[in-house]
Amino acid sequence: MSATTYDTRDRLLDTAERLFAERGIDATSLRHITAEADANLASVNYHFGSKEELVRELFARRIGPINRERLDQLAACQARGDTSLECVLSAFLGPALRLRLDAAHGGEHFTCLLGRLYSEPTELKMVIIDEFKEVLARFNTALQRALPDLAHDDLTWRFFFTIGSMAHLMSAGDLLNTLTQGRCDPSDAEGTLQRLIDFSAAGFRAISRGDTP
Amino acid sequence: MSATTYDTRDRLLDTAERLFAERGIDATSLRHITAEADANLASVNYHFGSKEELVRELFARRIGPINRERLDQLAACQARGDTSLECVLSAFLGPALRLRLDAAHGGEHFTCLLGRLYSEPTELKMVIIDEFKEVLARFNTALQRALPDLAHDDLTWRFFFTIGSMAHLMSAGDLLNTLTQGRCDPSDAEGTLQRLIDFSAAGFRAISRGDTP
DNA sequence: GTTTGATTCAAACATACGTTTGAATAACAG
DNA sequence: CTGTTATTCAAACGTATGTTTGAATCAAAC
Repeated sequence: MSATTYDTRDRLLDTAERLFAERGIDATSLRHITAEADANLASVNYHFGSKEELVRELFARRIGPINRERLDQLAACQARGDTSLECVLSAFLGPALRLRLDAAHGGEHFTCLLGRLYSEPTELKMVIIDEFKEVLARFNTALQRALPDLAHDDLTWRFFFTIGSMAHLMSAGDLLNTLTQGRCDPSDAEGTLQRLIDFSAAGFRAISRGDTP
Repeated sequence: MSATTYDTRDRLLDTAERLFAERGIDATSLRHITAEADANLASVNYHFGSKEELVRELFARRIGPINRERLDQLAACQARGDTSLECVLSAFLGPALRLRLDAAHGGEHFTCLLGRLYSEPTELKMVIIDEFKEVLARFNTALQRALPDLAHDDLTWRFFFTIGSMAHLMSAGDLLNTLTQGRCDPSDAEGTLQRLIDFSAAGFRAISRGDTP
């Protein structure tokens, strides 16, 4: 494929990513995307086959690297003998939260899309979740190793709560920034990560009243 | 207005609520709604004026009561002299999480819609957030009273994280149920509430490393 | 029973959408 | 330069959408 090919293709992906984040996938038409990307209407169908496959490709090109980075960081924790809860959480949460900073690669917009995905009733979600399952399983055992006394169900619930906080941060982080008039700024990825780790690590270590009332 | 009027109107609201939750608002057409509600296509425009106003009405009829219940429960805590963090959190989270149980009133579907709202880029969100601001402010001061030593910013962040867990539970709770093969079931509202309170209360009480590294 | 107002209904309207087509153009290989 | 392939382009296609319309139906008041 020639250089121009990649240009249009990537321009379409980047523009779509931004518009999808700003207005939602359904609410963004191919005409709108191609107009902003300075491309012809038919180019989406030429390069991707259909709008749905554009969306699929858009997620695929980002999600793979994130999950790979998560597993890499988890492996790095284990390699240096650090099995602490904080290290595991950082490996899981960090790659997603740092996405926002990756403005050079357009990650700021994708952050919002990915955070929203969890709550959307699309089929695509299930495809991505499938890819996500292995990561979840690996982190589940790592968490269990960090918290050997925590009941299995408690661990699952609390991991779910943590993912919720993370997703909310990704999809609605700008809202927090607005509501607090900039006092709380999720763009500071490392600070945000530290805060979320503090919060959820304490949550993981909580004494459970749910089981033994 | 006659009884029949209310019948069609409510049938439209209930059906729309269910379909919106299942497939998303944009992806649900008026023809689909009216067909399932055994109503004429034009009935939505007759009773509500437009699809957008149907959506608005749909949220309005549920959100008011939830926020009122939150404030009532908070007042009840204070009336009986209980200013504990757990009581405040229960007052905030309970009314939303119990919605799922309210199947008689169709709350099960609305739960999903409301949870999704936080991450959607619609204008409607801002309207609802405005209504939500007063509730947030009241709970902010109640939380601050329960945790007098916690820095203001920490409190804001952690409240945000808690809301994220709650929203995730509402919009993706079914997914948790599926992934764990029923081991973790958010339909048990009181158990879920207790778990979320345990988790986030511990998170609120965490020692903050973010500020003093 | 007639009249009045509210509600339902089938049909049509205009618009926007994703997709397809076939010609025009660009890029490259021999 | 010639032939081939990849890409762009304007135009059209079929379909689905939200909305409007005007007649038909119904319920209740007089």
